[in-house]
Amino acid sequence: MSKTQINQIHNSINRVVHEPVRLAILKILTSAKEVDFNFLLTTLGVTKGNLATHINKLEAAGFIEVKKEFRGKIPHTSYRITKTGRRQFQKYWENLMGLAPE
Amino acid sequence: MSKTQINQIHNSINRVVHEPVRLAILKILTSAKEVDFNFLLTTLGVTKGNLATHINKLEAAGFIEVKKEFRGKIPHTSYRITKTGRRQFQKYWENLMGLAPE
DNA sequence: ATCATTGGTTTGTATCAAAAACTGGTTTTT
DNA sequence: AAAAACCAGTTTTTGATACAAACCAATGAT
Repeated sequence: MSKTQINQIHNSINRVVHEPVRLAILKILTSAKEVDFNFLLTTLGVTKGNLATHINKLEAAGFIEVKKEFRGKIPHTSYRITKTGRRQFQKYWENLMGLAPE
Repeated sequence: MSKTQINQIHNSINRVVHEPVRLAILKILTSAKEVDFNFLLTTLGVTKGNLATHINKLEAAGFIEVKKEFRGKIPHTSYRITKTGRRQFQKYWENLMGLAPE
């Protein structure tokens, strides 16, 4: 593997995806067409503030879409992965595998 | 995949390894028994300060060993991956793959 | 003599993950 | 009916840390 190849690989890692909590969120969203805040909260075992910021990042990047509604009187937020999100998640893994051991 | 499984996975990601530049360093060191500072510098295309700090992290974690010698009158530093480093690199990938798409 | 190169270290900055604190309610308890 | 506790998040703060710039001490090239 050449120098320029190695360089191109580690520079190609998308930082929005390359964060364990966000990787886990994307992984979940690729298989579960829609999940809500509380599901992610309990599944990931992170704090609410932490989860909210990760979600914001993913939304800002256009990787997930956020739906806010009222269920009775209680607000409810749910998330889906977008086409872009799915594509970028896939692409991230393709790039990353270039750094895996043989 | 269960909630506790997802939680355990994203919490198991070793942050020392999980950094693109350090991933690239470890990748190189798994195939090239010994490399020097300048090789890494040109291969990775990072600044010297940046490279030095990444190397320090890897050394502090016991993942690489650093050999300093004089070649004639010129100092020369080279690096090898340790047993621990190799094992942790492998383990990191096993954990990480739990977050890859199906 | 001086300019570039090697092989770094030190210092400064800007980003960002994570937690804590806060908000605007609703439900429950007393 | 008031207070306490809970829900579903958002905003703010803090602590790390990735990264680059500047520096340094020595050697080698012109």
